[in-house]
Amino acid sequence: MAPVLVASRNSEAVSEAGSRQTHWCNDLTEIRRLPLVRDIAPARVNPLLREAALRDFAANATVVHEGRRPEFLHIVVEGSLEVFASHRGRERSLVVVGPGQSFVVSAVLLDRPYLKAVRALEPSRILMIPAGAVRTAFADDGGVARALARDLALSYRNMVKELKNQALRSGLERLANWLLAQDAKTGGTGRFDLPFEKRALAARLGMVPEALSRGFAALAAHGATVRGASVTLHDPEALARLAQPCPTIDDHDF
Amino acid sequence: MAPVLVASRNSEAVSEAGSRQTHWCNDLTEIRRLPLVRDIAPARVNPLLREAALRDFAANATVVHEGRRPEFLHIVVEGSLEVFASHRGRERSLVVVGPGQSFVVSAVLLDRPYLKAVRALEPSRILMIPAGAVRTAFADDGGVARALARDLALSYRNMVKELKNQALRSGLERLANWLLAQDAKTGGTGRFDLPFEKRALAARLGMVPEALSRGFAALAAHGATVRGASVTLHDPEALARLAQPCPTIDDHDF
DNA sequence: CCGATGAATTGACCTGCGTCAAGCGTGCCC
DNA sequence: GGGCACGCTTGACGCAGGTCAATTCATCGG
Repeated sequence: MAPVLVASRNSEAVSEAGSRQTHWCNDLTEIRRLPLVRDIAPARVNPLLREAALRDFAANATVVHEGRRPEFLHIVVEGSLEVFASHRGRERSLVVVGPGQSFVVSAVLLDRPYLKAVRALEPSRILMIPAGAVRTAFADDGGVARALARDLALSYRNMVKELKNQALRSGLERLANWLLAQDAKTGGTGRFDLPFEKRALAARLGMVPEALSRGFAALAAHGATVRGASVTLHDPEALARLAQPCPTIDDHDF
Repeated sequence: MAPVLVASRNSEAVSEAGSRQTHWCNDLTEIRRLPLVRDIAPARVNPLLREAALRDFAANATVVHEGRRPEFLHIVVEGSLEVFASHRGRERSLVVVGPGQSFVVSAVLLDRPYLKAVRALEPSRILMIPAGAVRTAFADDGGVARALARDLALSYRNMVKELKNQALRSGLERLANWLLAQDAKTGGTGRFDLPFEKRALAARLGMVPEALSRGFAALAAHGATVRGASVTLHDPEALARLAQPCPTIDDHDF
């Protein structure tokens, strides 16, 4: 029997979060390919998926609130979201999660309040599995426990890398490294377009839009120029000398 | 048959790290009470302990090096150690681990290089379990997988709290919060002695010794004074108004 | 008691980066 | 075309916190 994804009935929570619902999922094959899901035996994952919901969130919608009790395990299917923490007015972006990545796994496993909040950076689709079902499967099945442990370990390392990036590099260095990575991702031609607004890029790099602007200006002396959204790296070596990319920070599967 | 802890034979690694060895363990009961260990069934934990070693490290000795492949899972038995990352001369303390806490679990599980280094802040004793044995037990036994997952989840949350403390508070606020926590830990009398050198406290709070000095000076206006190693909080409310302690940062089992 | 070593303090200075506020540019709608 | 809104840029400024250097304090061996 094929598992069916059902939508959450909690309509006021849904509207509050600015999200729309998807009442079932047409391409379960895509879901099954998600990293956490594909590591769990089909016999185990089907009942979990039967209880899960797929939900769409608008850009800027808050998906989880700091301090609340976990109700769902979240896995990003499409889009990207910002994990951030705030305290006394200040706010800090911790990490950006994209398709295939999960979040709030540790809070769900331990059944303790969220320590951080998550908001959508763009319209995003998220697979949400009820926390209780996850904890039951974790307790009953070694395979689920292993899959969750692996996922936790990866998230942990991701977070450490992001933290090193933020704490050990200047804003200019973070920008330079991001440009190099983006160029590599788009074929290494030395020319590419920014995939989103500069304000969003600034947030992702943990700086204020003004700082990004000055950063781009400063990079002209290091072999990179920007006009509008189009970036040209006319001297990648010079840029790399400034950026000093490093596997223990930048390689996403190291 | 009682398990016996055997010492590592890797003598040059030992001298290099400035550590001394303990060839067997007299009080296995203490070991069995360690958080990670006590969550694993005795039948499973005994073979692991038989392969494990207990090692003493001198203050300032480096226990794990960034970039190296993991050889052991580490659990602190006594002392305290600083987990830190460095890059291009800069260095950043991430978290301080104490008795009962493990470290480098994620690297061991995934068999990937350490992302961070660890050094002893004071003479410390560490239980070291060979990485291969840990991975085997993880793969074979659901209970081990669950215990490791729980441990990972706790470490993750610890790290997030520490990160929020660092990123969202000023040096002065971190100091104020630490003083309040330390006072609570020593009975809430409003008077206590610093348990280690100020330079070590500064490192733990993520600041330079000079900044700590100025911090103490500034706290006189907020109900706290220091003379030598002895601290007096003569107005805890005023200090708390400045510190604004918060469970999602400061409560270690929230 | 003396000198020496290393910790702690204090002051002067600098830098990165956030804030505020004022100019630009481009697209859109009436 | 004339606005106007919004994103981006640029300049002036301030502050937290780091660096460097000089001074004081504390401990300890001779």
